[in-house]
Amino acid sequence: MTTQKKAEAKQAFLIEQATACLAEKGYAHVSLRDIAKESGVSLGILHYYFASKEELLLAVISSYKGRFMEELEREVIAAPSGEWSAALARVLCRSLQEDRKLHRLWYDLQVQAMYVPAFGEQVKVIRSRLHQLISRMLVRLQREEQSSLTIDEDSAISLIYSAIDGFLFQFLLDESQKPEEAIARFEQTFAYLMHTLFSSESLSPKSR
Amino acid sequence: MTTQKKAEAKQAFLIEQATACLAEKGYAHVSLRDIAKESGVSLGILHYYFASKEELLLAVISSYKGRFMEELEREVIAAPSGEWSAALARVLCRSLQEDRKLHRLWYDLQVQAMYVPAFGEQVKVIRSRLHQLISRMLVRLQREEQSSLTIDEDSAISLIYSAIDGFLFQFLLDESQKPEEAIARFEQTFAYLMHTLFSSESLSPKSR
DNA sequence: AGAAAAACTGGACAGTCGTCCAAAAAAAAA
DNA sequence: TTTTTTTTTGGACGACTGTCCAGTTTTTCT
Repeated sequence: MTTQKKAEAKQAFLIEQATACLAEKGYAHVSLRDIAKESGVSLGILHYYFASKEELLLAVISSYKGRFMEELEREVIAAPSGEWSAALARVLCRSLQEDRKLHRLWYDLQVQAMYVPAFGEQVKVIRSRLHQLISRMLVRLQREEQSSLTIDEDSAISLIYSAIDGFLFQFLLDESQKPEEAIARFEQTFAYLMHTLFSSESLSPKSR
Repeated sequence: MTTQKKAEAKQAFLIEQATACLAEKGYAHVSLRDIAKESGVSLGILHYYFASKEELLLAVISSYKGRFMEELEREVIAAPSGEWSAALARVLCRSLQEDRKLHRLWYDLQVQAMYVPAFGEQVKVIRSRLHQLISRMLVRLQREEQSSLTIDEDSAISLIYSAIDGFLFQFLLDESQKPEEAIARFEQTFAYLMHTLFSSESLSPKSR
């Protein structure tokens, strides 16, 4: 049984290295030889542990967001009542600084999923997990403030998700490369965004 | 002079064909041979009119959004006072249906711009044009409703832009492939998004 | 008409790609 | 130890890539 464990460990190692390589060069420009060289193994090894390039990349997609998503869920759910918005901002900020290239990869893979159907399903899994996180926050907010939505919950979740996601995407696109200023600006604007989304959107009794 | 005009015309034709090919296969999987075959010309012609693949792709980026952007600016600016939000939704809806693959390509190119610096500048040009459009709408809204922003204007523009952009991105990612239902849902949710952004965001005198 | 320039062709070129495999090396089992 | 089994290697294979060019055809000009 040690043999199987060892195989899985090596597989996990290769996935990790492939993720780093992919985050550095992007899907369009990465090759199996890059990954092999970066991992310090020969080319044939990759085909020994993964039947094809596509299988390796699928393994990357379904595993590389694990740590981040777990941290996100843990931090946000564990945050005190009115402060999970700030908690969310804090986690995002830290992660955007430390793992910027990983987040860039996330959008790269999402785009590729629009062309390669096999990627689409794996991406869908992660996105639905993020949707669930937002859903949980929404439910909690409604319970705490006894408010009701003016649109159906699915639309609200989809809206909040896309607003946050779009905001992160724009942040990554700005290669201002001034960490201090950009991050500060991100934190401020993000707080405002969350405030806007979760105050007017969830309880506004306005017309229309 | 006819010679130069003809050359430019053919160049434009090749760019158009390349755009279609790129929209179909995506940046990562398109080749010059694909483009040549689709255009009905030989491979050498591409190198005759464009020094390199990168130069051709740059020409694609800087030209393919032209028509859409002009239509957008025309429709939105020409819309009656309180209805430009609906006008925006209408244009986006129609374009999302007819030129879905072109919009998919737009996100593909934005992502590639994060890896290839040469693309970054061209993408930046288009994005700043879209920002200007939003800026114009914001200014108009402030004048009409005599409201003031609670955050600086740049942040507001960036926020609105990313919200819309993220929303479009999520729409493209949903390959529900049910045009009627998905589009209807998009139109409804988009209207709500615009309402939220432009009412609570621009004039709310709330604290914080 | 002939001469000069532009447009176009088909293929060669040097690489790189993903895939695959026979054989060597290492590890585990006997 | 010897015998299996697992792991690893280095390279070969054909297909594909962007680039480039010696000719050929077409157009334009004198």
